[in-house]
Amino acid sequence: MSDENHPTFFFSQVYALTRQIPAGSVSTYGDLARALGTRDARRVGHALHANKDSSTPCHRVVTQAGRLAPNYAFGGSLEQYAKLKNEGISFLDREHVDLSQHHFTFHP
DNA sequence: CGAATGACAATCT
DNA sequence: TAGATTGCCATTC
Repeated sequence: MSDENHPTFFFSQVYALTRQIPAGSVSTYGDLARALGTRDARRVGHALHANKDSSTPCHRVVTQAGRLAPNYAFGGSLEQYAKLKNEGISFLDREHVDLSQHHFTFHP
């Protein structure tokens, strides 16, 4: 009602949803964007990159193709790979997670 | 302050 | 099927 018009509000929602992804599952930029009522996955991506602090499990967010972020902010995609694997995520290769096993969505 | 770019994805042709 | 276009806007130059 008051802050929802503020641009950073959307930003905060991205972090909130990202934290709601259960361990052992991953989600995509597009799903988050659509969960917030928009198609602009770019904002979701920028939101996560803006979060230089490890406050958010941004490693659980990948592209629709299951590809890890090419410019992952903290430690690079190697960190993202390590964290995901630590949570039980299966990988097709070092840059692609197995969405067929772990694709979590906010839009049932 | 204006233009260009970007952790993307859906839709159209 | 693959390629090009559009949507959307925050951050950076």
